[in-house]
Amino acid sequence: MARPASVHPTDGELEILHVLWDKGSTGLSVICEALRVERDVATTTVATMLRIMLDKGLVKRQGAGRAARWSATVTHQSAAGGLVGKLVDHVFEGAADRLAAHLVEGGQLSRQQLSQLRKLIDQQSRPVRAKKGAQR
Amino acid sequence: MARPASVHPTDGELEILHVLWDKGSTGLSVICEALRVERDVATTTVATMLRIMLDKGLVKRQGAGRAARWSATVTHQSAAGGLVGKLVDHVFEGAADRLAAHLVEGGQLSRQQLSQLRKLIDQQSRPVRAKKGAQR
DNA sequence: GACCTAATTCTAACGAAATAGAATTAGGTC
DNA sequence: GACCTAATTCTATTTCGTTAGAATTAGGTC
Repeated sequence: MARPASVHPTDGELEILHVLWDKGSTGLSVICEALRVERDVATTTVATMLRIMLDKGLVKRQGAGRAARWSATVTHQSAAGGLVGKLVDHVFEGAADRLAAHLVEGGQLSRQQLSQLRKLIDQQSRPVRAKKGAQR
Repeated sequence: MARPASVHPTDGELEILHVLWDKGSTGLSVICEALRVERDVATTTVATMLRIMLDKGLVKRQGAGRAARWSATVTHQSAAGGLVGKLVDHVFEGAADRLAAHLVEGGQLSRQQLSQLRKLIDQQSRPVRAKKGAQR
């Protein structure tokens, strides 16, 4: 009857994942320090979130106690993919091209970024000619 | 201590907004019918959500009782803008171009959609030459 | 090995979000 | 004007997400 647990990382979980993506395998205190650059948060709060994320399979722990090191089990790529997909489904009715159009038309992108994006599209549009050094 | 209310529409609220964007000003029963194409939901549930959305300023009501007509006060454009902005901030550290790159590189877009997007970029890249009929 | 302290677990509070039954209100109809 | 029923309000329940104090565990140090 209530809301089902999201399969995607929450906003708070994303904050922690960003730290882990940035720093790799690291200890609780380092994670706390990194988070405290942005806002105040108690160590037990972070520990609780890590435990929940462990249950969800978002992070893993190596070692125990003081020597424990936490790391992300999901890549930024995959987490982003899931969240972008959810946005596309819920806001753009599943049409990813409408999100792309929204971005380009929204005027959020600089002229440089737009030309960079065009290059990317050109690369993507010709998947037949392999890029130098690229495989497949 | 608890989670603050989101300024953005929730997933459930988005479902209702989509109906209102689609149908314009309409009654509760029509909204319920539209939602029930996707999933089962009680009329009172929808009514409760509409009341909350009224408090949040997401919808407005014209008339009362049986003759009441509900409509969205936010456009798809603005709601999408807010939610995309949130995603960009939380997932791509504020860099909208990284989301755009993610979309193009992710392979979600067909060749046709990519070429369409390139056209859009070309239009956006030259704001100096006014399009026929466009102002400013 | 006693002690300090970082890390962890246990417990709990609280608002948001989602859901809907019961009770009430109000617009049409005959 | 009595009646039907759609719409609304009131009330309640459940789980999620966020936060953190208290208690416990475990790694180093002297």
